[in-house]
Amino acid sequence: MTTTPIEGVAEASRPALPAEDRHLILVDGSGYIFRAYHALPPMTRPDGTPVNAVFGFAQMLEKFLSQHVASHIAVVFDSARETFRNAIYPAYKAHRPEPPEELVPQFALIRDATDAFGVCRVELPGFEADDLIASYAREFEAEGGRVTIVSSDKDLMQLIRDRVIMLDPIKQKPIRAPEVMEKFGVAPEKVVEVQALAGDATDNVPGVPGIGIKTAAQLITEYGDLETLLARAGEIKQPKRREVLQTHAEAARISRKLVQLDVNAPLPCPVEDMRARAPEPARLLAFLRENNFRSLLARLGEGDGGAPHRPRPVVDTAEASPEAAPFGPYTTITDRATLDAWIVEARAAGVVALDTETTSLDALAARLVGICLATAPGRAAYIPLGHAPADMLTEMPAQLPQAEAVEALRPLLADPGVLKVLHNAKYDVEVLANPANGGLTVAPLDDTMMISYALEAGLHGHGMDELSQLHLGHKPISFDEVTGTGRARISFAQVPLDRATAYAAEDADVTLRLWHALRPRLRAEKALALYEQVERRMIPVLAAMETAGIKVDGAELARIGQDFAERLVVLEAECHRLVGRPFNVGSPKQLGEILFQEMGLKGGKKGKTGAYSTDASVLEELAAQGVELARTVLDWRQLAKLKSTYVEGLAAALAADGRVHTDFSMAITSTGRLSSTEPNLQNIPIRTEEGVRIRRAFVAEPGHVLMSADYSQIELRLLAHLADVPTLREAFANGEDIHSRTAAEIFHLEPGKVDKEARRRAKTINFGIIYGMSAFGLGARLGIGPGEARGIIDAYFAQYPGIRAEMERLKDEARIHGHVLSPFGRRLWIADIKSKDPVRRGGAERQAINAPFQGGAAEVIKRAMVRVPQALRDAGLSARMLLQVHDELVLEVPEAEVDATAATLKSVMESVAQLRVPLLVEVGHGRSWAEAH
DNA sequence: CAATTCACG
DNA sequence: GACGTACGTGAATTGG
Repeated sequence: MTTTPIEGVAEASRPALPAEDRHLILVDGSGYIFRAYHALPPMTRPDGTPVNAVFGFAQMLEKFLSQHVASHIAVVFDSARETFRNAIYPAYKAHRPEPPEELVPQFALIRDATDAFGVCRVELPGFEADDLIASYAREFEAEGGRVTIVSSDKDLMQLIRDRVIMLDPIKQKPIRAPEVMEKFGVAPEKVVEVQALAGDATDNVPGVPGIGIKTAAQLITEYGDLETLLARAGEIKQPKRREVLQTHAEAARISRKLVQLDVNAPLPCPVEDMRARAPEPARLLAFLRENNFRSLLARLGEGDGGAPHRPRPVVDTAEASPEAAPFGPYTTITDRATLDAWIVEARAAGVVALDTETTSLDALAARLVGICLATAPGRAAYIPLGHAPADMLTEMPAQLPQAEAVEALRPLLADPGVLKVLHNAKYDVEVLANPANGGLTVAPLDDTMMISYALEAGLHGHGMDELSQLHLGHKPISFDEVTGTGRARISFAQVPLDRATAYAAEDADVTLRLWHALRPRLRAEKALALYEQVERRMIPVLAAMETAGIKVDGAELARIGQDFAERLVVLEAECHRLVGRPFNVGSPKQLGEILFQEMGLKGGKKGKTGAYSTDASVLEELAAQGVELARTVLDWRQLAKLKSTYVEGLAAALAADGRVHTDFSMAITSTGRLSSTEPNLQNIPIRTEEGVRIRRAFVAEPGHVLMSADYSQIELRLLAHLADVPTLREAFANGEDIHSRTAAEIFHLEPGKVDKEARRRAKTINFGIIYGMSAFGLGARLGIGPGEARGIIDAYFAQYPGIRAEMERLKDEARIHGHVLSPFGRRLWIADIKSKDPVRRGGAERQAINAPFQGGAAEVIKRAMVRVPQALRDAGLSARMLLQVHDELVLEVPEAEVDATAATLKSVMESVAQLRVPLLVEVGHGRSWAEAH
């Protein structure tokens, strides 16, 4: 980009753009209209006017404008049925039906919509939209600009050239010469020759009978064009083909005239009237209100104020050929004037990729070292802010004072009209929000990591390097390359500015390119609502939770550790005494050899490595047989695990504020769940008395309590909902014990006669179902043979045929599509479902069965999480959400607000989804997390 | 660095 | 008839 439009300068007086920055987008309006009309159910305004096509058109136009930037844009419409083509060939498009009655009154409103969005509208009686598009495209191209035609009409493919491309509005896929070659078998310049021969039934273009695209392409490739072919038709060897060409030569010539677009149509409005401009807000809002388009009103600024955004279409130097822009060289910004120029440029672009460089991967500990901006593919700059000399011999690198740069950037990062694009935005949001780093707010934002995750969870990872290689075919410079590894690793602050710029600016550049590649797919692949309403809104919610952290009583932890250490010494000595010599109790290898070789116990090998398995199920079995060593090792292992992972791990993770701050990973799991690391606060013990002691060390601040709200049986409720099982629905509706109900039904017991064992078996099978278990697996869990387990499973499916059908349906869905859908429409990709290896395939089938339940539950709690903070604020409550553990939320609540907070939580959490069964949330509270349950 | 084990939902 | 054998995570430890 060589010229930067200047903020505040009136449109008409803007300086002319250099030719290479001129980019015209021509939208085929008729295509949009018919698609909108047929895609949407009937809608009417309060006055009865049908508006479904108007709404669809406005929605598509808004979406398109928010995703694409160009210097010029126009929507082109057809304005008459009769054109010059009917004079040549009266049957042309003659059998096209009249537009539906409900659509006719909508044409005028659609024109209004175009005007309201501030987009130039082009139409001319007697000319089809295609001819106007052709004429404008040629004109603009001749002046040196680039053109993108938004249409899926194959008749327009003849226009494609180096600087003229098409964009499929549904798939958001660029169509260039290779795609034309694929469709017509010839280059764009020869498309009309092929169409002349092959004809087109939908438009009544006759062509030559018996010749289709394949044959036509072959003939044109050989003879060059239609006239040459007709002149030399006598040379054709196949008698039938020769004859048909000679007989229908005139039909072919007429066909060519029909398909050839007119590039000399009059241009009803000057190209400069097509300059992209922001809509007049008053006019746009008036239009949307008049037609009662509430969802668009909400999105465009009258709604929740969440992240409504519409970048101003201006200039994108590389849109027509994004892969052409090189990755660097990039700019290093070390003076105020350059920084200001980039900020103006980012404002003008309306979309800017952003990346921070810091001293640490731990967002809350990280200090800012630099910030990068990318305003267009290939155009990015690095602002060093916290670099230090690498050693005493190096000079301090020249850089802007951090405070000054931060203040210059603050308005841009908060500008509601500039979309900030980040990769893993939660990290940067936390770093920038840290008062030590300037306390910056970033909004509105998009996150390419979460866009990728919303589209392709389970298919691959979502790190920037991996996505760059996958979607851009480019391997970015790695962090390790820049900082070194191991002991030689240096802080990013010590990296010389040229190397830092090459690395950091590239990341911002890659982020922006990924956004261009992925963002349009959200809508096309029906993941937009998931992303905008759930995943994106989770970013600030989780950032706040991580920043809050949870208080842990370090002194109590130390006491537990002391106790465990003493008991471990005793247990270890006991193990050694039982064996008769010292050994490493923590070594499964040594233990296996002692148990199965020295002591000669039966237990066999397991696993590929040939090692003996000594896991808890094996040791429990031995302990039940009276092997004292097995019991002692089990006790030792439990304490050793708790001591090292939790007592010591948590103590090491305690921050200066006396709290532990986890890092929630948003894009790791294949099902849509979160995960938690450094430390993992989603697997804090609870199942044993020793574990509960650990959980007691998680406490509230004085004057507060910890509150836990968890979804009861959420996955089984989803099962009852998805498989639509009448009796299970009834049981949930009545608040019955679901496992007892299942036991009564599959074992044919009177409701009052369900004993503990029957209930236990029913509970095991209920969970097993959700995991796609086998008879073998159930038998192992229940301690019965596979035969007996088979019988129970058969009884289960006999009682609930809908569940068996649902399991089969899920496997089929995975096999056919490679993914299954969660109850809320998330695509969950299942790798290996087509594997030849029956073991892998079996595993994939179980994933396909489990994923919708686990994923559905994850979706339910995420929906609650994005609503809870606002609901608390609305209720005047000051509780903070601290943790999420898959079906549980943990909050820190002022003692005086306990009852009101519990009520608000329960109400929000139970109402986020309307299933065929009610959702039930159980809320508890206490001084510690243990007591909150 | 892979394998094993075990903490949670 | 054999194949293995319940879904999803993260951390610590051993031992090559």
